Amino acid sequence: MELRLHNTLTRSRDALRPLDPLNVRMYVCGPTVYDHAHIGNARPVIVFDVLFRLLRRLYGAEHVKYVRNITDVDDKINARAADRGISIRELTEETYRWFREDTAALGCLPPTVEPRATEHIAEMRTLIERLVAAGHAYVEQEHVLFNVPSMPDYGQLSRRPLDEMIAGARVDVAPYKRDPMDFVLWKPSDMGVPGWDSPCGIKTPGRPGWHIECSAMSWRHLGETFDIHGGGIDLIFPHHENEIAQSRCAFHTGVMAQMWLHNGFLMLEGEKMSKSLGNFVTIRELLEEWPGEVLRLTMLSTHYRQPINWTRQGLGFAAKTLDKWYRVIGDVEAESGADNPFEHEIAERLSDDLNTPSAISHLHHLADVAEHEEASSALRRRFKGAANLMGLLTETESAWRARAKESVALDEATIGALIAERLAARKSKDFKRADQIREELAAKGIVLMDNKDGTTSWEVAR
RNA sequence: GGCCACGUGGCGGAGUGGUUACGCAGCGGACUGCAAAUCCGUGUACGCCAGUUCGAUUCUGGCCGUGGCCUCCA
Repeated sequence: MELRLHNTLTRSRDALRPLDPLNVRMYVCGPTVYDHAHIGNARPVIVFDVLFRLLRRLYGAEHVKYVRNITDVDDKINARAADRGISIRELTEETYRWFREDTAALGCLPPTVEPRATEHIAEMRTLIERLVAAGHAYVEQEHVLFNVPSMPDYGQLSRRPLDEMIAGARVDVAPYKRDPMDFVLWKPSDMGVPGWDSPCGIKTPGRPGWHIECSAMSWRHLGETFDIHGGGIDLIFPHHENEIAQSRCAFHTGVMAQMWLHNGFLMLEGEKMSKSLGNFVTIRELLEEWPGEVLRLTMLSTHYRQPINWTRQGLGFAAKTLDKWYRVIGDVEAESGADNPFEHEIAERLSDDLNTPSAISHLHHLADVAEHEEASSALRRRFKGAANLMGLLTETESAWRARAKESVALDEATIGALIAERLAARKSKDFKRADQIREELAAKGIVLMDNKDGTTSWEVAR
């Protein structure tokens, strides 16, 4: 099976040819830890988790290395810590903990490595000194800057020719820049701001610029070149462009990563998500109302490169779908592995540039197939295994139902008593009272189901 | 201003040079005391205008519309 992915570098759907199939390497830009992650942050986390799972299936779990960094040095962090009157370390630790909990709830596997920027300052200094030595960077007023014109083919990823960018530049050019396009690799730290020993003989302590951390961490954990680099579409310029400049010029390589993947933006109820307009929602807030799996299925219902419109309606669709699928699988164990033909069929759809909507469509079909096979649980086990490849249907129906029932306002005993009363009413043909109880519970989001064997069970309405 | 995406049926959302995507909702039916769930059946589509073609929703050009990047941002 060939994995084809849309490569931003070539603007075409390219087959993945790992540099080393025994060590397939992927780097994804992770969060800056200063606040709760919002649902837009969840998109790359979920999308690249699906890719990670697919790569593990194609190349073997032990042959895939997935690195997602934690940025714990940044001016936003400094400002937030000061606002809250806590230390930077407290803020980043707390935020990182939240992030881990959120991503786990979304059903994402932990990456192979989650490196922190502050633990890679030495690598950053090494890179910076190499760039200066090679004539790609210079020291000015205690800053170290990357000299963009020193790299003739700068701009390949974003396809912005240099002269156009200079013409379009409308930012005030800092006096220490030789060229308007030059960007900061290292800058001095004032008192009260975290600082480390500076490179290049600069006496004042300093801190890294925005882009150098990813070059440093990908180098340390994946090498000078690797297979896949991912992130949000907004990172193409300048972040990824500058990462490429740093890494390629430091190592004298033709590429940094072979494949560059970018997920599209997220809108909220048709509006641009904007903190200043107040329309943004954190993962944590959504998790109070919906199981993480509902968020995950909702996110995967739209192809990763398309803009996604995040709506309550979409969440409702996903919840309803999962209700159905869990009913189909019951409490069976998943069948996973190369021998499961259903899983293979899903893998094929995912191999076509992570076509998750098509894969989900096929899961609907597989659910129908599995449901009709009353005699054997084998197909249900295969269906579950296929869904598991996307990180879906990872628990049992019992666990899923129990989770949904947690959110109900009434306690089990009260519901049970009302069900018993209704059964008695039905027995004595008092259908008026029976319907009254049904409506009473329905008003509280509870749906009653009269089973064939004479019992009555209940579920949470969607 | 420069660069780049996208525009599919009531809604969500894939895909394709000629053949049913799929899901939800709707409608009809079966089942049910009534329901829920399930099952069977069923309608609606490719922004606009040209061009290429035997044939375009799918390719090309133009137009209109929406959104993104160019400054921190997934």
